[in-house]
Amino acid sequence: MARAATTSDAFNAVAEPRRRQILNYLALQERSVGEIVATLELEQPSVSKHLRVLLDVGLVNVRREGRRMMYRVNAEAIRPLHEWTSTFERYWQHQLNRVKENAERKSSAWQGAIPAAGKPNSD
Amino acid sequence: MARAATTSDAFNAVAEPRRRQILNYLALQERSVGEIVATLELEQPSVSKHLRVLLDVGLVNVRREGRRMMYRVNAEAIRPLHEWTSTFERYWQHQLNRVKENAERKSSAWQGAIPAAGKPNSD
DNA sequence: TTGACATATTCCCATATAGGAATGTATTGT
DNA sequence: ACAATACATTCCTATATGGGAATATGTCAA
Repeated sequence: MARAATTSDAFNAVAEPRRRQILNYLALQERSVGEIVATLELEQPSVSKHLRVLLDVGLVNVRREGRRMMYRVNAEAIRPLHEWTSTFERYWQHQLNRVKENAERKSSAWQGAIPAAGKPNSD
Repeated sequence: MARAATTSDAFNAVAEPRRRQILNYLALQERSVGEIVATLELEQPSVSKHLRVLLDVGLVNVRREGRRMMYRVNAEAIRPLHEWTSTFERYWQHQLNRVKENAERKSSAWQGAIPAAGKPNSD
């Protein structure tokens, strides 16, 4: 089997950097294809194809306005990603706490000496 | 150009459902390859290959213990995903607030009647 | 109707899978 | 040294890209 289709879910759709760029840009406000092309400096067919993928997985919605197609982000479709990553949040907080505690123990040992000697090679 | 390598970044690496399964399983605690294979019911070579991808992008770390390889999740590598999705959090909260406000307007209209009739089909 | 403008789609192709099967490598027990 | 255990890697193949180029579709203005 090959890799899953980019349109199979939001995880696959946002794996492509340009599609994330487009979503970031659309987060600010609704935009036409032409605006996306001009701002992100991508080829028009490329933008249309990326938008098609985003539309297929529900990450954006469209609306016609005259000859222009106005795209907007559907934030709700990003939630599953946010929630999946959130399940790991407590772990990196633990790690950060450990790092922080180490740093504090050490800095109190040095009494603030050694100004800008770079990181001491910690354990 | 083809699709970016699965090892190009965490976004591409976690696009594969089995790799997310593995990360979920490892989130609980450090595990050997054999445990992953047994619990997730995947082929051993498949698990090794997925772990290789996760290792390449830094989503897991390894340690040898006798003949077994103990893998653990590196939550820190998931943070970029969490942070990227977080930039959209306010938007879905806006949407949820709108939905919630609608629901509240309606429930006050009912005056708490209709005890357990399930969700009324809201607009 | 015709032309210009705005987008979408199709065709072509090099590339990177993910799974299955087979095989290679490292470590331990005897 | 040797067999068994635990993983990793390689080979093969069908499939799905993403970009470039060309073309099709849809809408408005005169």
